[in-house]
Amino acid sequence: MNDLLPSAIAERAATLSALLTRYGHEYYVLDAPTVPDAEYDRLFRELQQLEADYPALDSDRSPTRRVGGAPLAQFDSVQHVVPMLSLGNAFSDMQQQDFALRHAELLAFDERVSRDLGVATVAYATEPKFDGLAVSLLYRDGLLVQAATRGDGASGENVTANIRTVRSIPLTLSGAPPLLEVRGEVLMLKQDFIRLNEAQRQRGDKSFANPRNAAAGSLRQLDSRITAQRRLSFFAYAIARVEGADWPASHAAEMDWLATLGFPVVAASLRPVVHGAAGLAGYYEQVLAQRAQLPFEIDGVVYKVDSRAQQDELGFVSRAPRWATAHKFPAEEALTVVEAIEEQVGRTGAITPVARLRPVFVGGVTVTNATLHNEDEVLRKDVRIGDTVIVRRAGDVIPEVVAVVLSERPMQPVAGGDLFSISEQPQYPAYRLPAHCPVCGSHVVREEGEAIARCSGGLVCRAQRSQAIQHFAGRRMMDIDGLGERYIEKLVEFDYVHSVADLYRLTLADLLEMKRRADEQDGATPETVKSGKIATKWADNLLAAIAASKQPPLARFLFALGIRHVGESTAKTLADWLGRLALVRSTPQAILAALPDIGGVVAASIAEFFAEAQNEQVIDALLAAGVQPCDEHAPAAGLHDKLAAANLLARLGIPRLTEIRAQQVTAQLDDIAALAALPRSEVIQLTLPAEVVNALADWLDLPASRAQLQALAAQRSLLLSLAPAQAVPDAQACLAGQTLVLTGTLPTLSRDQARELIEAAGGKVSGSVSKKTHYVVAGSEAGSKLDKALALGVTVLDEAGLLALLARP
DNA sequence: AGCCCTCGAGTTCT
DNA sequence: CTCGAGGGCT
Repeated sequence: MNDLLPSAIAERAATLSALLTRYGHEYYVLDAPTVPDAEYDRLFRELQQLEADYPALDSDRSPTRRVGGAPLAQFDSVQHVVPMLSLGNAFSDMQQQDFALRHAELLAFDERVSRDLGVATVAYATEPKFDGLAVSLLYRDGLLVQAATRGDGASGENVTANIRTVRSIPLTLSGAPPLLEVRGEVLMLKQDFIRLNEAQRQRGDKSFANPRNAAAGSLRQLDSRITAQRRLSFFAYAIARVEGADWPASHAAEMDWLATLGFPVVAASLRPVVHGAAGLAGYYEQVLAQRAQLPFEIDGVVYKVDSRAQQDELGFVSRAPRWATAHKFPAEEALTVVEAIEEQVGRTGAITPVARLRPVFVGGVTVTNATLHNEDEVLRKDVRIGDTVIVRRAGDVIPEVVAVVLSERPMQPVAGGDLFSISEQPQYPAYRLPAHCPVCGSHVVREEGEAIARCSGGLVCRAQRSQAIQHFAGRRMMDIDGLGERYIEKLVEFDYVHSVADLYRLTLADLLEMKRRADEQDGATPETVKSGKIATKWADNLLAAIAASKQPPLARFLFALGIRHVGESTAKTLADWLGRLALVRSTPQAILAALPDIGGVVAASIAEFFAEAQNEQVIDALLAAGVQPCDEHAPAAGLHDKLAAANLLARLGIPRLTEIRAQQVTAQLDDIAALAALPRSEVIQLTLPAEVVNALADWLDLPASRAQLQALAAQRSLLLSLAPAQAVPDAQACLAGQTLVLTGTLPTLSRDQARELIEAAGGKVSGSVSKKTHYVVAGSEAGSKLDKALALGVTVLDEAGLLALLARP
């Protein structure tokens, strides 16, 4: 070791550093090396040796840092000063889109932009949409000081050590401003990906599914020395922040500047500036045709209004800039063979045919199963065993059989009546749904006019039993953590659990025994003392989770029961209006049907469920085991007017009251004194059909309800607030009467958190966008719902917009 | 009777 | 996410 640093040594090190940086740039960025690899390696080793001999030389800007350093314990989190947004996608994701249709959508996009800008022809900067990972690189005084992944857009992971190993990313910049933050994509070139997978295979390591996964896996390595061995590439595509220099006046100029500073940017021929819709269409077609030949994978192209002044004029709509959009290529399709068609039995007994496919690689993953939805769907597409089919990953993820390639159908000769006419017939007949449940053998019933066939076995069917329990334990129902699919199936199979109530009778011994039998059955290794301890811990945790689930909100409990047609929303309606489990159990069908959004079919299903002795027993057993639904909407929850009024009316015994009817009632309650004098049957007939009146007459105690009616007179303002036109503004309920739809991933809030906030403000969260939707809250990776919102002209918010809305008085 | 809006239910792979 | 179907309004 030598602490002294002779100036000659320092000079030599600086020279080597500069040479290596230049050669590296020529090789990795310009793709035009001027020296042989051996020369580079020699200089590199010389510098490494110097740095080893003279620790004072050690510096983050040294090219030797490219080989990686000591592994990290974990990645730190980095807040993005400028959020990393993702681009909107203004184009429908239709598959059989032909040129004309694509062109029409481009026309609409271009028209909107040129209208908003008030110019005849807009100049667009274009670029391919890389299929990699977005990162943000921060340079201070020309030195790379921090690199972060996109993360959720608001904050990401600090991957500086890994990024330093990416050869084409400059560690130092010449002529750079004091502060520069650059955005770009880290990816793996196709050739590097193939080479990596060969190496992985030779070493017996797992190979990567696609270049994107390989790049992601490499970048998220805690050991940067491993990252250094993977050949990652980088392309810069934007500047996020700059201080001490002028921001270029156009996107094209920005890209040129980045190239001058030493950043790799995509070849100029792949990022032309084009004009108008025709220019965009021409670029799209050009890149689509070139796609397979490109050295890296892309999933579409990006259009950006070139002029910065025009970008500023257009501004941002919610999460996405209005001056840039992505245009994705159609989903990739692949051919494979149907090896079998099997049936799955769902929670409600629904029998779903599933195609078992010869594994095929499509859209980045290997697909082996694809749902065929129902019998009609199979027949419509005429999918048969042995068929060659076109498969794609629809929308986002779910594999779909697009069509059968009929010419590839396996045929067999048919013995005709005479020898001279030789004919063929398909080897397999058209698909028929089995007449008996593949799990329990019960009859399969398909109701008239229904698309779905069901196993009639009910809870006799093991598949239905185990899925009923899975549903019950689910996160949005009783939320029993640690009760996975595998163990539920075993608990049911070995008969430890026959109904959901049995969960609460499980003992530690039961669980351990079940686990032992399950492992045995799967041919697992013999138990060691250590795994015995782990098993005990698992069982303890599970028992604790079961115990912790004993006081669910009523709505969740009702949802958990798995009553047909009663989902999350209907369960909430029941809980809101009826308030107590005992009341839900005893409410006659006609009254159920009078609740909002509950009609004949749903009411019948609910009434049937509670009329079934077996279900009654299970509920009684749950109560006996200590399960006690609590009312989620107790006063503590901060009831706003609407809920208070609804509860009041429910207690009054007028369960059905849509908002329209509320207005009618309000109008007629003007003369409350006259109303109180009316005979019972007439009061109720104001709002309800005769059938409901009769049910009410049996159900309600008249004197009590008359007293409540009078109490209602004092509360008249509550009733008024039911009518949207007269909604009383309320600080607590600033979203009262508003419908919002969530899509994509929000930067900081989870979907559930966002929903809770909206509901606490009196808003409603719906699953689908329509003209009645007030706001769509879009995060990153938003899908078709955002497209629909844009198409319908619904206001789109990002998370910040939502929070601003909630904060508004 | 027909239309539009919601809700429920099913689904794939990592 | 998508489809099917229930519910409610015109």
